[in-house]
Amino acid sequence: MPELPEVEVVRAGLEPAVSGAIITGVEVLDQRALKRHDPIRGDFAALLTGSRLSGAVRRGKYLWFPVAEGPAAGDVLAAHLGMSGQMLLREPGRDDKLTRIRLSLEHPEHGELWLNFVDQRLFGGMMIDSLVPTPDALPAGFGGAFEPGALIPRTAAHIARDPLDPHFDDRAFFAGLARRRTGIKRALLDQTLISGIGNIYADEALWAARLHYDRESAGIPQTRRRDLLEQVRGVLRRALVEGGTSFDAQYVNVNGNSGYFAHSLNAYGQQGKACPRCGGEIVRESFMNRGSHFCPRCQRAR
DNA sequence: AGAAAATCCTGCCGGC
DNA sequence: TGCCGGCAGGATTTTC
Repeated sequence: MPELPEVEVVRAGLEPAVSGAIITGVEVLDQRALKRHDPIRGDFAALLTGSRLSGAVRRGKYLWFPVAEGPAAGDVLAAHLGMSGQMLLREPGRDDKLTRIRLSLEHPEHGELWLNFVDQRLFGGMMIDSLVPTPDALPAGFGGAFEPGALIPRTAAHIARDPLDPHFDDRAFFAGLARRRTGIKRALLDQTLISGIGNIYADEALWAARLHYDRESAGIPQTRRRDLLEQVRGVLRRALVEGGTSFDAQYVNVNGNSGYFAHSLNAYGQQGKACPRCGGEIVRESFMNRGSHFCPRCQRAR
């Protein structure tokens, strides 16, 4: 599933292609991929056609592309990959199965490209959104060469910074954990507390921190909270270096290639295998409508 | 108000 | 060979 490392790989791959490019054509092949777009602001294709994009910005799993010129100038093209979304850069004429939205790009240096938004399960989507000030008045997210400034898409404004953001508030995160009387994994998956973590990296970070997924968040000592955040950052950084996790050929980068972090997983999807740390058997339990993978021997409930 | 459950969505895969 | 039930889990909405 696309989580922070996968979305960052996509953002970095798109950055050189979209920065300075003009959208010359928009084809919405499945309207459901626009489910977050407010039609009152105007037709998606009409707003976007003729627009020049200035960069690619990410916070957590949210992506957006500021519009510098054209009908949507001052607003952004926002995208979320959901469960199975992909953004593929292709030679014009090269279609992909399950393409829901296609953007034709004209870049002053790189020429013409297709950007195919592919999404099997339709949990992801694109929209035109407006910018609002960030609650903390600090830069909105990570944009590579593009400096986003203190403006964030309205629909992403409620999301916390991600743990690789230099402005991430460690203390607010620890305070949030101390306040929550719920399982620690629920807290890690709460994008308003910490963004960018999904099921894979939650399980991996909890394994690394030797914490059971359903241990009460508020009862975890401060030293272990610190360690958990450290493990979260370590897992996300390592996955990013490996190009993300490709599981069941679900996630690919903008060229359609897989990431390699699946080979480095210690807990997620490893049920039945030996825990790499203690040799116990990794088990999978159903929790929050999803699988939780952990080692019952070195991740005790209490 | 905070926590938990319900909801959306469909291609793929294993089993028969 | 072909059908079909089950599976995957992001974020939002609804319920408790």
